[in-house]
Amino acid sequence: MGTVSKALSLLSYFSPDRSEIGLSDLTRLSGMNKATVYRLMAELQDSGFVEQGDGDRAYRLGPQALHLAALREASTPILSVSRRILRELSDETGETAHVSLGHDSWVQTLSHAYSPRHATKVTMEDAQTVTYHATSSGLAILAYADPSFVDAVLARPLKAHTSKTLVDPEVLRVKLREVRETGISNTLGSFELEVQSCAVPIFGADHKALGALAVAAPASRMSQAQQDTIRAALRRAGAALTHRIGGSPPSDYPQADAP
Amino acid sequence: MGTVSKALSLLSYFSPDRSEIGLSDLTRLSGMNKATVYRLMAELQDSGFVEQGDGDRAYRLGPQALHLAALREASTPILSVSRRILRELSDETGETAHVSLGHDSWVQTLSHAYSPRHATKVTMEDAQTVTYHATSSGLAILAYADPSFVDAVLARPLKAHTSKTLVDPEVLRVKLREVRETGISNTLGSFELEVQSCAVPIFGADHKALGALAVAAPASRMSQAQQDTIRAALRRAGAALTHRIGGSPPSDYPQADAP
DNA sequence: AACCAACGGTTCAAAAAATGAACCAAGTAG
DNA sequence: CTACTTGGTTCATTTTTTGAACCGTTGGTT
Repeated sequence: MGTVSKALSLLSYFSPDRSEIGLSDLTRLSGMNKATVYRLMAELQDSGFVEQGDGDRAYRLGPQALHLAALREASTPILSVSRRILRELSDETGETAHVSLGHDSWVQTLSHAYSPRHATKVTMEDAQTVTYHATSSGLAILAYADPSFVDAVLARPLKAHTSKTLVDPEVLRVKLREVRETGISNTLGSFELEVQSCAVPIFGADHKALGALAVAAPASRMSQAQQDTIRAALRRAGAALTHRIGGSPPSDYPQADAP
Repeated sequence: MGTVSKALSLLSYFSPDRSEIGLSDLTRLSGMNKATVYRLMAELQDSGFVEQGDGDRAYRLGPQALHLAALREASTPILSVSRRILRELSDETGETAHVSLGHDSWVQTLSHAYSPRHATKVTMEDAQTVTYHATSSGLAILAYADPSFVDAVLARPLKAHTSKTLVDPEVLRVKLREVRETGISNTLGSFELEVQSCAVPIFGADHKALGALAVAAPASRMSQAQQDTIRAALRRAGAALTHRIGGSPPSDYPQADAP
């Protein structure tokens, strides 16, 4: 592992719950030497990727993160475009809509929209990292990922988040085939009990899934009619988002006009 | 300059105009050895900060940028909060509003909002980098920055973007004192001719300016009444944004009830 | 006050990493 | 066919990183 990777891996210890980390904490978390962490963080700070608090000298993510994101958005405007789409999606379905990106070994939630229709709803946090195998978004992405990538994900130990989480690689492969038949993934209680979730993949210019658009609802509210509404809305929204970021689905992706 | 800084500096060659860069181009731009650039980019790619195109193998910024930004936003929601504030600001003034962040040696525009009121307006691009000395946003930030930082910025060669750009450090220091008296900076044609711009600083928890909120308008439309409207709106918007991101102005910052 | 632990930060010989000139292979324009 | 470009790779040399130990401060306990 090169020095650069080591430095960047330090950034991964930041999370919504842990937005500030001191030098000693970071040393413990990373298992690296304190001097090493110090120097690496100093370099990240010089580049604006982290900044230091004033009172305590804890590190937090710096403004350079926003700069890079703005730059990425200028060429692939997935965030700004998805915001409107999420709004519409949650209005239309009356449930929580969210968009996620697929990473090497996890899925990150990026943005979400709530509907005011119901008092009880599935709540989300942005910038969370979740697993591939236990979420509808993750399965939607996996279903349209490189086979070698699927192998890599399924080869790792798969955590059972709930009693309903699928953890058998072979069972998951069957599930992925099912997803490919409809173009929509569906999970019930596999990440959190009592939450049903549907997702469609978002495709990049290379016809591969780079993320997913999902709607999550309390299982108790998921009638067949509601399911149909959500799936239809998701199909439309997914196609729109894929198109707007300059992507295109693979030729075998089921069209919206399917039964 | 450490390896990490070198790697991260490669990211700075990306811009709105140049969202994809090939290995050879990057080698030329950075002046580093090709093998070095290759290895550094490979590491950045492993960490998800850049990704490679499929056809040509040009590099572009990766999804990790969005992840970091979402994380930063979770603790310091300057982007999401400013979006609404920019909207209101441009509605209220009928002109282009934008928010910028101060960096070590430049100012980056982050987000903007247009008003539909006039057909001619100042147009912007997000994620642009501009200079401190020639923009109202830059001056607003400098006026409330550490003296040592001001010295560093003014010690560099100052480019004259137009015939009206102030480039004399001493003249600029006088200008900064004027800004501190009112709490609002004002430029006329110093970055682009025929553009007048006003800006207020945004403060962090440390009472130092981390960015600025600005309104830019064609100089021809800038009556005294319009100026007053803009300055009042900016004052309110700046205070609101500073407050919403958990910051607070220094004790000597002029209050909104000033004449 | 004295003590102690934990904090951020620093030092320097030892160890590991980055470096860069040269080199492939593949594509392409003349 | 040749000449020149591209992305990618190799390996001896050099440069950087590394980590145990060490400072100076801070904040809590006895």
